[in-house]
Amino acid sequence: MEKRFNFLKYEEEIYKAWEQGGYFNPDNQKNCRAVFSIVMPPPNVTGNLHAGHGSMLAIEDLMARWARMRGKQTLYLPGTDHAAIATQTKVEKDLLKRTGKTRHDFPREKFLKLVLEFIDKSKETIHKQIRRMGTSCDWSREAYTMDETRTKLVRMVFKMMFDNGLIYRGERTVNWCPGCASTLADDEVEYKKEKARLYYLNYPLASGKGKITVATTRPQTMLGDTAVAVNPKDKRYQKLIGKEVLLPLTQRRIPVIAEPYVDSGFGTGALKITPAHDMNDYRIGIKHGLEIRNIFNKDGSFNQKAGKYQGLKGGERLKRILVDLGNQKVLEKIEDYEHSVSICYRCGTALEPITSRQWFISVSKKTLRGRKGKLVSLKQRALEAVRDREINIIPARFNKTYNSWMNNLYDWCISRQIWFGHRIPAWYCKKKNNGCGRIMVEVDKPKKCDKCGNKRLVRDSNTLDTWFSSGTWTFSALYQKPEEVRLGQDNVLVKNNLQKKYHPTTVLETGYDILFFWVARMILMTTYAMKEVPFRNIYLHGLIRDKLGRKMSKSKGNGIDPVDMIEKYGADATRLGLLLGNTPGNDLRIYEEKFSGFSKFITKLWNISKFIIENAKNDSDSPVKSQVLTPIDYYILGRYKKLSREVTENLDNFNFSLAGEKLKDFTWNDLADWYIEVSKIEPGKEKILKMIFKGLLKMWHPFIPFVTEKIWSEFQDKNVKKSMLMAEQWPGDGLRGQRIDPAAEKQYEAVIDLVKKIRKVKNLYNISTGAGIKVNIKTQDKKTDKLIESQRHIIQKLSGIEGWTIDKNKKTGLLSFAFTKGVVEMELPRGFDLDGQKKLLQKEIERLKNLLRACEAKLENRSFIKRAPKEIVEKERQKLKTLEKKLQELKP
RNA sequence: GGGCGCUUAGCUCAGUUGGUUUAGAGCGACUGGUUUACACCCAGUAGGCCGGGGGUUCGACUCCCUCAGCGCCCACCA
Repeated sequence: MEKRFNFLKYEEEIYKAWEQGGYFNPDNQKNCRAVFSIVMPPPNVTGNLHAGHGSMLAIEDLMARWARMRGKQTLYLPGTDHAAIATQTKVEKDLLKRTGKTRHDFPREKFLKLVLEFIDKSKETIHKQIRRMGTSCDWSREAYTMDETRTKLVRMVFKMMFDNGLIYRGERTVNWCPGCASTLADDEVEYKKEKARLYYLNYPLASGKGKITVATTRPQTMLGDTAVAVNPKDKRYQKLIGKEVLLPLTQRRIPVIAEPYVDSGFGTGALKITPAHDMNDYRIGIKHGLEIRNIFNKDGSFNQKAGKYQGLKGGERLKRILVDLGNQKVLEKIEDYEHSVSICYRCGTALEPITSRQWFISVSKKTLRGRKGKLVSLKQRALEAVRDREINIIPARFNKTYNSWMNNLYDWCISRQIWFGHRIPAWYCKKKNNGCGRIMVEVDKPKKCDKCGNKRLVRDSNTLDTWFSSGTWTFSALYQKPEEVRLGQDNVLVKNNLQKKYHPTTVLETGYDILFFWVARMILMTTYAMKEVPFRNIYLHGLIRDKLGRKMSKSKGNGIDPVDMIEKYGADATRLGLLLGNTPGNDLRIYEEKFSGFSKFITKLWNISKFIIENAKNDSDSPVKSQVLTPIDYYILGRYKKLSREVTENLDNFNFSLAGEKLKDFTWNDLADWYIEVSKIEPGKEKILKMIFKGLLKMWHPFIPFVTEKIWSEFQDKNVKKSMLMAEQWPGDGLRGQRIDPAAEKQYEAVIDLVKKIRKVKNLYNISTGAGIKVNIKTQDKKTDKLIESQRHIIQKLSGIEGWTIDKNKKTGLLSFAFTKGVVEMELPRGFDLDGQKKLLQKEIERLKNLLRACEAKLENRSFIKRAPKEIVEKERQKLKTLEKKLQELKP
């Protein structure tokens, strides 16, 4: 075997062997009793895998490999997302950089072709990166959110919802991003604190006497005002409610209305209402039946409703209006003010709420059968799913987050004005060509209007929010070809064989940051279209941060590229760096030292295997026989049994990190540092070593598939046909029904402790191994004497002493110290520092005394004796005895 | 304003339902070591009133309350 695991040489080769061997395809798994399925959250086709993807893939692949080894037929389905806005923005940016042109310099179809070219290239990169992580997904079933099958499905679901009245078209005030030139959903809006000015404007009463002063940060919107609102409880304004004011600059009459939403304590307590250009004003406007007066064009400039200001935009417009307002003595005062501005979560541009005609999904219209048979809305059904634990969220605290978001959900605006994406499958019968204006929603383009027969049909130019299609992902990804996408009875999509077996999926693994964007949407869409939940479990991972806890970002340059780490330290070390210390729902800090640290462990594992293979070459895999077992064999077998139980339990409970920690601890400490060291002294351990190590390889495999697979192949008999580790069964405790006395394991701990204590003292006084030191040991019972005597060679060798006596009455030296089952007295080496020893002894005595005192206090406490369980009290009594004995013996 | 999380060794974190913990690991620091896998190693040392206070309990790092600091999400007062 090579000196170290040469991951650069083998990783690709091993991955190919898995893939070509068909191990990723569940159809090749025979005789399975259970099923496990996970659909990969599709990375955007836009670019490179980042550390977040890396951790996602590591966790998912761990689950998939583990499930397979436990005999579950496992589907891990990969895919990519067309990511409408993100992709289009990226292509537009590149285009501008390369040619100086914008998308509007091209016909729509030509531009889309450029997007597709970009995607083809980008997809390849992502495929490669996913493979390099060792991801064991079934490539034969890869899906893409915008391929033919998914396109048909998206249209089908759209039509279902439209026919049900869940999708409707409406004139609404929505968030408009001038940067993306598109609408955004409410939760795609972010807020940023910004310094601004608060302008106080006087609106004269129409009656001619008096005025109302309103405060605003955007005086330019005043031309769209259709009311002034005051709080009905505000005494200052009560008598003005129902009267009218004259809107300055235009002299339009607008009413003064009563609205409890208005905060009397803010500004002047009077709020100008601009329903067309403010989300809250819009709600108030609808409530009071106010005119929605849109004064902006799509590019942000004023339209004809702004009268003489038409066409103006930006700072110049603001200046003109302020000057005019000033001249008419409308502008009362200006204050500095800090408030939050709504910005686009993708491009950061300040949003302009505008009113326009958009498509929406109603989340509160009742069209679905709930769990109790009643008609419920999408929102109610989605709440039910989590409340009734059809879906289990890990960690559980996100239940609360999910509920509060779902409870506050408004109708979802799904139309976008960008070009790239699923185009809305709605056709209009063109009025200008003698049509009737009917809207038809169909999967395929209708030949003619189904009402008037007109053949001039025009398709809606809008595209769908990217979350609409990804909201169908768990089931849409399972369709294999367009023909399978069919509407069945009762408004449910017909399941294909794959879905019958694997849907709902076992677990959805994703970041908590897209709980709303994506996870919640999937629940809405799936409970509607499939009438079942999309998944049984949601495992939410945290965000990946840098060493200082900052988010990783390109602009900060603090990102760690997982592929870089793979190239430097190997995919296995990279996976460990992303898996260990990573707990559900909590952010993970990563930095290069972490990965280099784990690469050391990979080397350690490699070396252990080298040792075992060299020593156990000719040993068969026959079962371990109890009659030849020595005390340390019992010890290691007991520990191994416990380990296999704990690892399985922890993996079952999604505690991946803890399972890995335990494995690492056992591998390095119990196995390498103790058992292997002892095996060099006490021969005949080949069978056990091999048995345990093979089990360990299996348990390690889901964490670090490459190196374990390689080592596994080294164990294979060259003459026998090779089997792959990834297809092995998950190991049991390796004992084949044989009993291991737990007391034996416990007892052996005394031996380990004795060795450790002797080493410690020797180290402390700089006593070298060759010094020929002898000790006398005084123990508390004959059993221990016997055990220690039987381990003579091992103890001597490991602790580096020449020999010992076991004699209760012997008084040899001043250098005495305790171990768990007794006291050791060490011969004095020449030139020994007596004072130092006394101090050490004193320290030990103090420590034991403190423990003793605490122990005594506990036992003197009557309620403790009365109320604590018997075993605990008994344990405490034993502890006291041991401590007393030890103290006695230590006293000079 | 509403909600959630974090605070344990110099740093990064474990500690799963309160008692096998006499609080652990890795990194870093320090001491010593080439003993037929491994110097990407081995043996060992130092370092912590488990953020402060109160409570429940026989018993609290663990449960409850409260305060403080940090972070996140949602709402957004114009």
